[in-house]
Amino acid sequence: MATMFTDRELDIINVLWERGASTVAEVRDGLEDRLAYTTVLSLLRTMEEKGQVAHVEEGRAYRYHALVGRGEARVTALERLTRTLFGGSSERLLTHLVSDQGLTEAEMERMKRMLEERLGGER
Amino acid sequence: MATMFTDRELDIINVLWERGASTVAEVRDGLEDRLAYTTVLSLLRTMEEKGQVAHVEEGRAYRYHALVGRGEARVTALERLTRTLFGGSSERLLTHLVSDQGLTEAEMERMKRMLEERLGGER
DNA sequence: GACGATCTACTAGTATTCTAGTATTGCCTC
DNA sequence: GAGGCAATACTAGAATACTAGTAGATCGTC
Repeated sequence: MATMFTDRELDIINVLWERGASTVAEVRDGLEDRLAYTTVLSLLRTMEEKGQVAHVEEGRAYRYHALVGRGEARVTALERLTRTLFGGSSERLLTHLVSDQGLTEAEMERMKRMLEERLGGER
Repeated sequence: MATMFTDRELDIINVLWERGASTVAEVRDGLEDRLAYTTVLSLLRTMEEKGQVAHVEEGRAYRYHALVGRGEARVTALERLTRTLFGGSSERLLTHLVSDQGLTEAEMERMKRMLEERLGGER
């Protein structure tokens, strides 16, 4: 169970997370890039093979839904990124995020408060 | 200029970042997985085509060095992750990191201080 | 019941990734 | 200078990603 997505797969699963269970046509509508109907269908089928999505029949159409949760995917991707580019250090990743990613002051303020809460709560 | 790496390319560029400019044999030694010499050479050659690395002749061997910096790659990867899985919100990524990624209290403490410094410094 | 629209199934082709083998070149040593 | 070692150049093949076309089924409408 890898929970790893290719670029296109990410596009698609994002639509499913965003809009909930969707037919092929609905997924297609939700995508930014203009792909052929059959292309989207093919993608969903291979994703189903991988166990990332599943479908339920609905009339003559299929309604696809995500089997992998957004949170799960986030954790996997973050772990991977941390391991491959930040030497396994979440802290280093965080430092980068704060210093190089142009957070606003308000965002940093909120984050600081979040950390304070978390630190306070575990005492 | 994509600065995007495949899994194996990441393995290799990490060796170059870690050990500095290296010959094929040295890169091979630095890799965890046991790949054939020619495999590593092939990878370096395609990476050179992509402009990710370059080489300098050294006797009869080539010494390869990274053309893409670690910091640059980190920024690219972080931006990408933020965009694709966190709806473009660095803050949300950060929240995830703090709440789900098992940071120690000491790490959170350091982060909080970092934020405080940054907030203080910009006033 | 014929027509058109819509849906899935199957097939297919290009590009990329990943791996490694064979061929060739060049250097060192005896 | 012959032999061997070490390096690169070239070739190759399987797997996957990405895209989309054609075929066939089904449903609603006139």
